[in-house]
Amino acid sequence: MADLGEQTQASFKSGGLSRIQEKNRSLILEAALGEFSMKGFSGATVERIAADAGMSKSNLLYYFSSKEAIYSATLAHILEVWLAPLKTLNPDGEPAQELAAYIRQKIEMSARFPEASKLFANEVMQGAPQILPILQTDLKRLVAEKSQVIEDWIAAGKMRSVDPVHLIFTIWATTQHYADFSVQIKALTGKDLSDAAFQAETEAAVTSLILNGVGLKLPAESDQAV
Amino acid sequence: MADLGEQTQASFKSGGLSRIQEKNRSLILEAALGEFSMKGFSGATVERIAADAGMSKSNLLYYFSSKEAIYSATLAHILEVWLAPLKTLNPDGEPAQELAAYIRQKIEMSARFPEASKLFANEVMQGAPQILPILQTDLKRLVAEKSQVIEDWIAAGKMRSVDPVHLIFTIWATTQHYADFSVQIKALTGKDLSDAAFQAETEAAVTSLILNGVGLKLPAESDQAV
DNA sequence: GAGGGATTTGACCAAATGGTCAAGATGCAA
DNA sequence: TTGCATCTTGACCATTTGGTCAAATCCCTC
Repeated sequence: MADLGEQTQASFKSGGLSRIQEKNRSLILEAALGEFSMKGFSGATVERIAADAGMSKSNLLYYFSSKEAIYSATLAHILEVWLAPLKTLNPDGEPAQELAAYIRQKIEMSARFPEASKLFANEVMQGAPQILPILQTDLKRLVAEKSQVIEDWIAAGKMRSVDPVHLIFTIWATTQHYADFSVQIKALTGKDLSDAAFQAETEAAVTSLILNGVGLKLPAESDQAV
Repeated sequence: MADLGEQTQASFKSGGLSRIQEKNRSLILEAALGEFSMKGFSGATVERIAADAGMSKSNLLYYFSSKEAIYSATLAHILEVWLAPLKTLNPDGEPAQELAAYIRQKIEMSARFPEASKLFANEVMQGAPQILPILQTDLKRLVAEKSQVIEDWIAAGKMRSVDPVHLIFTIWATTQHYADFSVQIKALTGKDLSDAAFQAETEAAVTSLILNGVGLKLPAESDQAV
């Protein structure tokens, strides 16, 4: 029993979402990202998120039981995407290539998803009330793993001896800075990462600075096309 | 008329503040910095700021006419301190010395005034509603001036050719990261800048990375004592 | 096209919060 | 001590806002 007909039209027992649910949850999360990243958790209002998503506040609360639930879902939604690039650091690759690729990806993320960067920054600055457990477990494990990769490169004489954790922090800081402080950057330079030329210039500057910083030569342009 | 007796005991016409005013405004600004940096503008409440300052909400509003007025005053109060280190970059000094000193000062600021860093970051991330004009004028002028200093060093063959503005951004990003993301850093390393040893380690790592990044040798330890 | 669950919404509520105000307490000059 | 300006506060108000609920509408299955 309870094997057919139980998912009559929409709400499946486990994870399955109706067409309408799929669409609305997606609209909500998108609107929520915009609001939360712009105003912070407290500054955002459920009403405005609902309006941005094109529905009533009541209806939004039909999909997410509370403001905090929307916030958590938004955060969870971006988190894996946000931390993904680090996972691609390949122990078997050449340090210069790998680090350059990582920096490129992080700047690409800052350019394409600046709201995600701001939301993440906001969350951490407020003490990471939602994601602290993830930072302490998953992210810590990932950083430890990739630090070891860098240590191995150093031990193999492939790059200068630097503290891998501080190197990772430096890459995070510099790349995310261009998203989080985009207003300041625009005030000072007249441009930001939404300008393709500025993005390229930024990538070149940051990559050059960091690779030289760890005693590596920049990989030739053509290498990337191979 | 209106020339004597008008500043009977406390409120002087221009800037002069009574002993009580001096103390209370200072208490308020300190409490406000803590609240605003922790919760952001919207998340902070006047009531809690007042409580932290040891007075009633009504009394706080006797000193500052609105929540926004407190916020503006707090921001103005930290801004000059926050941007001061860059002004010390000396055109006549040696690049390695000067940049190392600048990085050291910025990390020292992050260690001593993490709330100020977070408040500033928060303000800028929300679009710099209060300080955008300052960024566009004063800060822009300062950055242009110091960029020229760096350009001159490059032209004199004293350091590798790098984009001065991106170099400044990189220094800001890395140093402030340790204050703004202290919770994440603590989650990953178990320490943060409040630990003197970690501060020293951070300063060494960042300085080494950036100076190498721009083709400079680290200044010898002893040089700083001269 | 009828039945019933899924979806949507407006009306409403309670709590939080920024700000006002009048009255009282305090401190300083004479 | 007295008079007056400064300082302090509790009571109060209006608005915002997160969340509830019952009623109405929509959409799918049979």
